[in-house]
Amino acid sequence: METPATVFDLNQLRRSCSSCALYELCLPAGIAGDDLDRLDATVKDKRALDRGAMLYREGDPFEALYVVRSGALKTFVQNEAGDAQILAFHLPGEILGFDALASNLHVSQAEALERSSICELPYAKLQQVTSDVPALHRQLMRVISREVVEEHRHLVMMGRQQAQEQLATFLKNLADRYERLHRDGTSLNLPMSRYDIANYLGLVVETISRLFSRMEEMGVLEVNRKSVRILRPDLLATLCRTDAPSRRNDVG
Amino acid sequence: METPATVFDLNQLRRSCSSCALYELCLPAGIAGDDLDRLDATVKDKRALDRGAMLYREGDPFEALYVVRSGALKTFVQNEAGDAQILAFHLPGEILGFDALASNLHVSQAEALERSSICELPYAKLQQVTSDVPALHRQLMRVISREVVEEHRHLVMMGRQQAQEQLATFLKNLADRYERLHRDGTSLNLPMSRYDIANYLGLVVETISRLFSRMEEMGVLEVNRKSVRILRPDLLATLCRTDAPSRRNDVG
DNA sequence: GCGGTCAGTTGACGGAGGTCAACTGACCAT
DNA sequence: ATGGTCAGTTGACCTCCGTCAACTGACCGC
Repeated sequence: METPATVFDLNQLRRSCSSCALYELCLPAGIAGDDLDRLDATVKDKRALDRGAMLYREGDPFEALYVVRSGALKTFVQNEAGDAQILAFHLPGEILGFDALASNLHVSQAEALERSSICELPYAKLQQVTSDVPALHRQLMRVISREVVEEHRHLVMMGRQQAQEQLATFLKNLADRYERLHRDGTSLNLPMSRYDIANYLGLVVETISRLFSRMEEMGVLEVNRKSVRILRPDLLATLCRTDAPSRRNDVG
Repeated sequence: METPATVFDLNQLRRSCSSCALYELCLPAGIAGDDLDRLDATVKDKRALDRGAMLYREGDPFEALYVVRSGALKTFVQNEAGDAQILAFHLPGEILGFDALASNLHVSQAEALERSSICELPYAKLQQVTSDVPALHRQLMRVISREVVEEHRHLVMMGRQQAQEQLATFLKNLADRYERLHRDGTSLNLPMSRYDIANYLGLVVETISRLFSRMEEMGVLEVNRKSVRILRPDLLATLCRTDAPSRRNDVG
């Protein structure tokens, strides 16, 4: 195969939802035929974001929703002192920007953790399509609802789990999401720093560091900087479980 | 005014969004005229829920969204051990049930904290109206987005704040929401137990108890069982602020 | 190579908040 | 009234995890 053809194919890939590798994971899931073409037409490509680059900032006007095509991002809120709380990490196929629907302003910020490419869905155009395509409307609601459910998971982790359970749950969740992307879920290459993980879980970086060491001693993980190999997925799964019924509170 | 007329008026009130006291806070905000009538027609009344009664359970099929008309509810998720994490408390005008949009099953549970009455919005009927009324569609998205933003607040509270800051923030938030309902925001009558508050904040009941006592000693509150009077709103506001830059992590 | 910087690790120590236990006082059924 | 139950309070103790500090090793520009 000659080089020009390959380049052309790549460009095609970059513009067509139907041929995108993330097809079933992304917004178009469940959309077909003409409707998919119409959705396709609303998608604007966004040039790649370098590590550290911001996709949107707090206070930015709401213009679009964004889909991660490759790479990874974090979203976070910041208080006036500059103190941040990371809300989520976003992998390929995941959609960002729903925070701005309420007030037409972004109330959180999104930053690339590594070089990433993004599909942009201008909301005005998206609305035109959704009003004609009820299936897309439902799908969009479903995606926001997934975000709500995902935040429930985050809340449970923070509110009910001990530090080690939190980190185990975090790693397992990441592994599951990588597997959905047809990547190896046992050999992770973490796009985020230890600081980011600590912040996300409401802990400090030293605690994360100690926990990685401890889980390595236990034979659960093999850790080398950003690379984490899960040697014992079964053990990792048990570490996620809160065995001490501490902070117990079955519903009264 | 004779009794029969009064009763009739009350029944009218119970069925008309446009004359409901929660009008501007509820889903219909920003909807007018014919469109409001059409929305109105989809609203089914739900008989009152007694304290402790469940509005929906985990695994229930998704049938409707619900608006609190009076009273208060809590929503929570439960793990297999029966351990619960409270996700939110819901006051009049607030909408519940979005968790089920993703999978058509409820993944959380909703329970009345006191005798409450509920408006039910059957989702099938609601969808018909939203597909004809784009403004309602946008409004619905906005309401879900508010839920996402509200969960961000909860995450920041849990992840970045100390116990006393958390409780202060919790009380201030409750006071603000009561004021939006045109109720006195300085004299709260907590619908939830100390256990519920502790669970919501990821703490234990003893800590909540001690904090109430401490804030009473400081002259910020006057506490008597479920009744909390805010004596010094200014001090309460300062207690919400994280002054020790602990767990610090400005964005890297 | 060499020094600077910064992410990450490890140890020693302390404190915020969890645990356990005892007590008080509403509230309720008999 | 009386006893039982359960929400809430308070104290004594302990532990998990945060704090502080020192160190290691990538990585990078010179």
